[in-house]
Amino acid sequence: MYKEYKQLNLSQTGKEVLEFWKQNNIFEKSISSRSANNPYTFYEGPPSANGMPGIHHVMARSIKDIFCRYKTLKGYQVKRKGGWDTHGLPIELAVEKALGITKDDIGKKITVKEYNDACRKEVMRYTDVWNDLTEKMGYWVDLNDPYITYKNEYIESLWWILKQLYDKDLLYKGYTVQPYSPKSGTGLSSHELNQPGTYKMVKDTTIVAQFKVKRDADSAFLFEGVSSDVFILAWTTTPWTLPSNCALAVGENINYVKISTFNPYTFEPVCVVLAKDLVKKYFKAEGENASFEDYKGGDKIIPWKLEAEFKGSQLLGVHYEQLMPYVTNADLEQNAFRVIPADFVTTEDGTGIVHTASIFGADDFRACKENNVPSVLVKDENGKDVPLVNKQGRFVDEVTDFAGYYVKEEYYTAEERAAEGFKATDVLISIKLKTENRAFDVKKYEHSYPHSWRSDEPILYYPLDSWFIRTTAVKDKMVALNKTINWKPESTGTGRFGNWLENLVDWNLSRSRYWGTPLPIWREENGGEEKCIGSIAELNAEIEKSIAAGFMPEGFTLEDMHRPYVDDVILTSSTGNKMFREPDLIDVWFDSGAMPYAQWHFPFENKEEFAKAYPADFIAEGVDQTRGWFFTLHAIAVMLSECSDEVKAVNEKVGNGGVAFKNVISNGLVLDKNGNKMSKRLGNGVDPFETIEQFGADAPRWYMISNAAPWDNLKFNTDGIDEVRRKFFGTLYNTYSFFVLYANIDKFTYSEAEIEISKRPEIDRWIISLLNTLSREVDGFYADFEPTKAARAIQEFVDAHFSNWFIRLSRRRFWRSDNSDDKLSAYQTLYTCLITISKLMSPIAPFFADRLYCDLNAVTGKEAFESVHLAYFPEYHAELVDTDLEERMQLAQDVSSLVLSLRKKIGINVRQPLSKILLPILDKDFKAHVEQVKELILSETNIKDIEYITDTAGFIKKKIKPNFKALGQKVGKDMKAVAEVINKFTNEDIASLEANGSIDIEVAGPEPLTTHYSLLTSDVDIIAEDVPGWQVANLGKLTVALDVTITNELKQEGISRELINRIQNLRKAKEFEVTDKISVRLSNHPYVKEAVESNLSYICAEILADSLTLDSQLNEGDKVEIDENEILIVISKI
RNA sequence: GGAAAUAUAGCUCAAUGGUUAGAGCGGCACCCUUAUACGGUGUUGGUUAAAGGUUAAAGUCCUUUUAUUUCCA
Repeated sequence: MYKEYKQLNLSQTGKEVLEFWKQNNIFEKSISSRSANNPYTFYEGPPSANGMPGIHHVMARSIKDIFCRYKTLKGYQVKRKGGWDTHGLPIELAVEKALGITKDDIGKKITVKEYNDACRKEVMRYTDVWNDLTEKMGYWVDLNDPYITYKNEYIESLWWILKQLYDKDLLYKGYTVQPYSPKSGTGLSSHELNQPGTYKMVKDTTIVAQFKVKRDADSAFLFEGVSSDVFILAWTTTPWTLPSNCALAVGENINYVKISTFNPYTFEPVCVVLAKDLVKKYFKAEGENASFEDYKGGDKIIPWKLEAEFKGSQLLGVHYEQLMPYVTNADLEQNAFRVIPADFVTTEDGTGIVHTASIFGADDFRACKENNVPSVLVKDENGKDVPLVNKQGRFVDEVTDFAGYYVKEEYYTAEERAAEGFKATDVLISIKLKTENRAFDVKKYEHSYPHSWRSDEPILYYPLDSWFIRTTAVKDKMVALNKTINWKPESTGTGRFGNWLENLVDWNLSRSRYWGTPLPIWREENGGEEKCIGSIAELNAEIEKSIAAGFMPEGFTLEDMHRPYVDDVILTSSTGNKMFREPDLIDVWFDSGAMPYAQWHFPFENKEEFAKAYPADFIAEGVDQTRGWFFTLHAIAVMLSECSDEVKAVNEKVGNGGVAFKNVISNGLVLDKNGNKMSKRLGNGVDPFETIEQFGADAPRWYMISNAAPWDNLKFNTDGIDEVRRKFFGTLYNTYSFFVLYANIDKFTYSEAEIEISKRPEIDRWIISLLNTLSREVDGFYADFEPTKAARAIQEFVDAHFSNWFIRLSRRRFWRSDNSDDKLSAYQTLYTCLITISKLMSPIAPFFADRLYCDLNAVTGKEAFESVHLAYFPEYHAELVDTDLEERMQLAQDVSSLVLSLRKKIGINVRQPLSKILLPILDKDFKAHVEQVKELILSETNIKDIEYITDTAGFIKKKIKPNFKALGQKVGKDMKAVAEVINKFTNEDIASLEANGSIDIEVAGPEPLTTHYSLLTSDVDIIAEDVPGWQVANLGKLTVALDVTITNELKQEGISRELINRIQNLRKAKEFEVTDKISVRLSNHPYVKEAVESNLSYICAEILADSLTLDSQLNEGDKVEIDENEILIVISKI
């Protein structure tokens, strides 16, 4: 017996199937049953288990799961090693929050060891929740032996990679201006800067400052004709960088002007220089050439006069007085405080002259370096040159007026900011400059500015020592190899990723933190000698030397490669000096990008496993990983393909040009139903556990995959899941229930010999043909990483063809009590469809598909697999696909649909039989096609016969239309004229064309020419538009005419059908079994009398009645109504 | 400031440059059903974001603009 269910419960099904998988190790078997020599490699992008998973994780992991399951069906062995990303700032911040400390407290209130121990615990905090989700959503990944990035083995592999890079001079130390978060005490990588919410609109105090020009040979031209001081105007959104100003940058080709006017704050006469394009921004038109004598301080209109105009190149070399002279020296006086050229200067905003503080801007830094402008620096307690702003973001003591002040208002506590008289440092600087006649304009300005993505405060651009990977050295190869990667969607690969590679800069690897992979580089204190360590063995050997030199205690062993332990290691240089580890950690993105190697502890172990699993055939993550994981995987792979012999050898062996992955899906975001981002703050997130508990995992998976392509953003709406449940799973479940209902009655176990497909009825061959077409399509879609198209194709098949045509029209075949070949054929066909669908859908809906497969297979034992996930993808049998048949069936569906629409139009319902329909013959195959599906049409529409007519007598009114596609190529520019001629065709013209197969027409060409064309029947569409006197409907070229005459005989049959319907409804209402025989008595009402008498045996057969009697005395039973006549019916089981 | 994606019915999505832009959901009406929570037939609903251009022909190709989103600076 096939299992029967009361109702569809996907949640329950999911739980049971999950238990079944667990009990029987189905996942393990799905790997072990496939040959290791036929691997398909998938890399799991490691999640960080320090936060709760969201519904978007279900989306991302469904995509991964689908293709792994698909490839398993296709016979590949798909190992999927799980992994955990365990390092990084989010974990540090979570720990700091939990312990109530800040970065400053590390090493003071709490030791580095205690801190790191806390991180180690924190990082796996939600592991159980994650594992739970992984299971419940049906994501198959190996959780028993995951790679964990904090393990010594993992770190050792990272060290090995770094050493490979170091040895090829791809790892170097440099000094750059970087985004820096004073609160976190660390630089931020560009990956971190692109976290969502980093850039925010802020209102900053901005100053247009006046830089006083020094009068000398270079600047003499500026003083011609003016008696006041001359100032260069420069705009800044970061007034706190003004004390560090060291140059002014201009565009060499920009036009500048000199203007005489008054300072709006001090009212002193001044002469200012700015870009010509920006004059109108600072000077009112009314003030131009207004009287200088009449000006009084405070007047709304300030007079101004254009004095001279010149190119930016003329300003080069002009010196000016230091604006805020807190710190200076001979070098600065000599080489700084002058005008330099820069290509980034524009006249879009500001003054067209850029205030340049070399150490607080990346562009500034570069421009100053190119022009040999020294920076404004002070010595710290160790005599080291440091900026005027310290690492906490406060001014140093040398900036006397503002010593100890935070440069950004946001760095103060809320209480401090709320205090009476509190003013932001930028404002204080403005006030000072205003009183000194050094400020020309002070305004609030709203712009987007990067913020530290967790501490939520504005970052500073700040000079830091850093270690870099020279990714620019392999840029060309990275670009070239990227073109060999199959990106879904393509635009992410060529656009977002491709552009990023084109503009590649060196990878800043350093992080000043505590919980992460330490940089394996030791240096002499004077920076002389340097050593990069590539393995634990190598380090131990060095430690031995160091112990011998007396730098380290006897018996020292390094248990844990993290800080602080690794910092205890002091090595010896060749000259016998101490070497200390560079204190930086490396970017966590390096951890994840190195997972192809480090997950196997390559090259120290598992060389074979690595060679078999490199590169990945497939990876998938969110589009936000484009510059994250996708980039680091690619960068490391390309670099190792250049500089590691070990990796080179593997690449050669497996024929890899140097990529880490061959196919990649970058999926979009999951938004809430209104298209807003899901966030904790808005509380619009969807809990994946609740969703799965309610719907099971299949429906959400199917919904997410079928609704939008993975790379489009998904508007997640629970109503959509419910729709999928009802429409797709509900329908499929019902097809199964239908099958089971009759298969159990008839004891169908597929034990009979297979009926040859060619011997099965039309409708069976049709659905088998469609099924094969579907298998091939779905196979192609999965292979192309188009899961959405696969899901939609399956859904369309199940809903439109399988359930609502094949089964609907086949129902009667199952009701018959004899065991004919036709019935057997129906069973076999239905079964084949169900089992094939279960396989096709199994990658997307793994639970329900397996239940369906197992329930069917448990009875028939047709296949030897205990789960659909151990089975193989349905094979495509080209010989079973009959496109002719598919077209015929389409014809049957179309004709039926037209007849039903005509019935609707004239108000004759389907239970009323009609005598015939009339089909105008379109072409010679048409009649033969229809004849083959005639019975289907007749029974579906309740019509007695089909007649065909050919238009011999001009009886049918025809319509002709140009076939634009065919004609377009033939007549090109004359299309319009030709179409006009065709539309004017008379019935005779059409008849002539049909008779002869062609007709000559002429259209007016360029005067006085005319052009002749010979029209073929293939150049036009001719349809029979109307059959006068009949009810007619059209669909495309198809036309149907309906005979609406109801003879008495038809009327009686119609009444019989109504009666049958009422009795069937009663059977159902009384919950009779479909096999129960009944006897029936009903009122001897004149309306039904004749119908019953003349169709008695037909009626009895339909309702499984042994007897049907008309009883004039009947006064009991159920009251039913037929055409407004009330009739009593008594039915009883025999 | 730069790059990319998207924009089609109230909602979710289709539409190899080809006639009158289609489905599903939702709403309304009627109907069918011895599998159905399904379905059928109608009906409701569109200036294909806007403006230009290319073409005999544009939702589709090009340009510009706008909006949303993402990424980078």
